[in-house]
Amino acid sequence: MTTSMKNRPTPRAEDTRQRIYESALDLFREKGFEPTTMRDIAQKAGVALGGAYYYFASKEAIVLAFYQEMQESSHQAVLEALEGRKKLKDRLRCILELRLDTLAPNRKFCDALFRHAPDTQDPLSPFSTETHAIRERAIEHMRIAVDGGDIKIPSDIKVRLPYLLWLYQMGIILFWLYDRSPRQQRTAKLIDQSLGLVISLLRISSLPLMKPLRKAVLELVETVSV
Amino acid sequence: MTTSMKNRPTPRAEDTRQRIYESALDLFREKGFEPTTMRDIAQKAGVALGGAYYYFASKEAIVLAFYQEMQESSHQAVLEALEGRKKLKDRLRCILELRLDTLAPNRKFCDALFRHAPDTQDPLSPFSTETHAIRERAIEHMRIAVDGGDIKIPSDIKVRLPYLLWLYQMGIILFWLYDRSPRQQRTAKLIDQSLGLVISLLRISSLPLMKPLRKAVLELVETVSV
DNA sequence: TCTATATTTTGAACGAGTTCAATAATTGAA
DNA sequence: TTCAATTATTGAACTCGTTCAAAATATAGA
Repeated sequence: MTTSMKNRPTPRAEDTRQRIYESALDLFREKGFEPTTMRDIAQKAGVALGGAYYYFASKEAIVLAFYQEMQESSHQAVLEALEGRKKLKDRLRCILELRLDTLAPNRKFCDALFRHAPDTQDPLSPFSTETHAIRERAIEHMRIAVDGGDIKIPSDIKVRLPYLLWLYQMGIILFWLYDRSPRQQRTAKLIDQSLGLVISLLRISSLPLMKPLRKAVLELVETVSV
Repeated sequence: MTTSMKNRPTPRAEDTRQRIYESALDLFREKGFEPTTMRDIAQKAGVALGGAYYYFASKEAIVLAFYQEMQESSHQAVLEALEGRKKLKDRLRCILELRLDTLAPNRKFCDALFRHAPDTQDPLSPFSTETHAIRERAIEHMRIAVDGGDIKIPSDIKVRLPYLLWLYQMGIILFWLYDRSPRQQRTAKLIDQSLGLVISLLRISSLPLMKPLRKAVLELVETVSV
């Protein structure tokens, strides 16, 4: 009797998985998430329909795998892009643009990521415990951006700010996904204007006068994100 | 040959439609939106499966009909509830609470309303042109709340404020839908805190000092909501 | 009342995501 | 090399939303 190890994919299996994964992404990019069927994917990958489900729990799980991979592979790029930039505004912009550039070829299907977003119990929600690791990576980027920036952040909001900026980023991505204007110029405008606003608010938030407002916002954030 | 009029439902047909509608809502309330099948609904209503589709374009369209009905039937109640309340904070709270009270028995299935929310092209999105009429009703409530309130609103933001407050309301509803805390006390807390913040921000926004910030916010809103 | 037209109702069929029992291929220890 | 346990693969079958052609019923003018 052999020892029973779990999760020991043979190289061949890993190859099959990869074939399915890439066939899926190709089709998603070409036709979008919904029009692509699991049968299409299986056929393109050269496996039976059931094969796709051996490697991915669901059609949406494939998109989640993409999201995860993208998040992980971008880590280095973010660090490098931040290198040499001092102004917080530039640092934030740079993260946003890097993210949108990465997503751009996949714009057709990324909306699937937000389908179950508000349901924090859903494993595929960006707010779920299952996606905790992915989320933390992205929040960490924001923490780095803030820490290396040129704006002094009041200590009370410093802890939560990266999370809020991640939310902000998610909002921008969501807007961009459904932005039908030519070359998504509305998103570009939104980024310009919102970044300006964010920086203004951060500057103002340091004024002693703003202490109570800051506190109110923080309490609100705690209530929402416990 | 008779004149060909459209939309002339016989009393019998209207009865069938009502039976389907109410069977659907009963089942949605009991089991939630997804677990309820169109076959369940048709059976409970005593019609063939196809019958449900003669009256409703889709399963989600039934929920939309509910949303519309709720919005229309609440108009009078909102006006009455606002009667006699002077403070803007009370007026807003009163609209929020009325809405949540109305939705409460239907909490199990209202999440279906937000499923396609971000896609403004989707006819079922609360932001679509198809739902324009419903949305305008709700925004009108906010306009009334603000106009009869005790806080002076700077003229530049006055036009857009009702829309923003409607967005705020939608956010509260969304949070409430997925609030698993006992008796949704987190939502109660959120309402308290956020109302306080909204009022504070409105007060502050009148300060001459705040003019540029107000302008920045307004520009942002225009970019997002064109 | 009779009949042509319009309205309402039916249920079979389709497409797509998902499940699962059966089968094939691989592996590792004797 | 052998063979039992494990891993990988298959494809039929199920569910559910949706469509649609055909059948049943109601309506209105003659």
